[in-house]
Amino acid sequence: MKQQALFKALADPTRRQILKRLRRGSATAGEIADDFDMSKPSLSHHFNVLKDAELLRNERRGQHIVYSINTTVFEDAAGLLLDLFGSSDKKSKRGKQ
Amino acid sequence: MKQQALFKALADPTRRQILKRLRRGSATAGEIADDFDMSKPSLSHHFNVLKDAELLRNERRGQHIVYSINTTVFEDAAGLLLDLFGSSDKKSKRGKQ
DNA sequence: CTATTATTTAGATAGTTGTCTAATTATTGA
DNA sequence: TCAATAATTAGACAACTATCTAAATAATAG
Repeated sequence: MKQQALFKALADPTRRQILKRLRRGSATAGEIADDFDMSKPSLSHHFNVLKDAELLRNERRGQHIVYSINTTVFEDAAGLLLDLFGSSDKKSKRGKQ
Repeated sequence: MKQQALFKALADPTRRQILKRLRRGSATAGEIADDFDMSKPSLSHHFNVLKDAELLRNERRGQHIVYSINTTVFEDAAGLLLDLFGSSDKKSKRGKQ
């Protein structure tokens, strides 16, 4: 898990909206783009950032590329929060920060 | 709660380290600075970002300024994660995003 | 009051990020 | 194969951020 990539990915409001959109179900790049007032290349950039954090997965389906959320990272994120705020020895997963 | 400020504050590794440092207990700006290989003005900047996110509180005590973590924000952060990833109607606290 | 210590604010700068348009790659239908 | 559609990559640019040094503010000790 890439901690820095995860926090960075979540720091942008457009990317958080993309995640929310994807919670309603997988969608192609174009479908997502329809919901945003932003150029497709800009969104593509955000997809890359989210993918780098492993928050998204994508799969080509014919002409389209389908994006879907990777909810297993949610546990990672929760763990990171615990590591920042929680009671010290909750999960002794405290390697490099 | 300022959602954007919170995510932004957590996106920087130095700031996350500051939070971890403060989990061990409150500390003055100077004490914190001793643990970091960075100028005091730079750290002061990070304190401000963390304060803006309400992750820290500070209190002048004589010559010193004592910083302490505000753990109540932890619940806010957890709620935001749920809002991004969790099952839709976990907490119907979904105002503006 | 003045000197000292603690911290912040101001101002500058290099690096990063989010956005755009234009060009490129990939896939499919005819 | 060619044209059309879907999406990405490339390149440019303005805005933002993290960092630094120097200067300013605040509190205390003598």
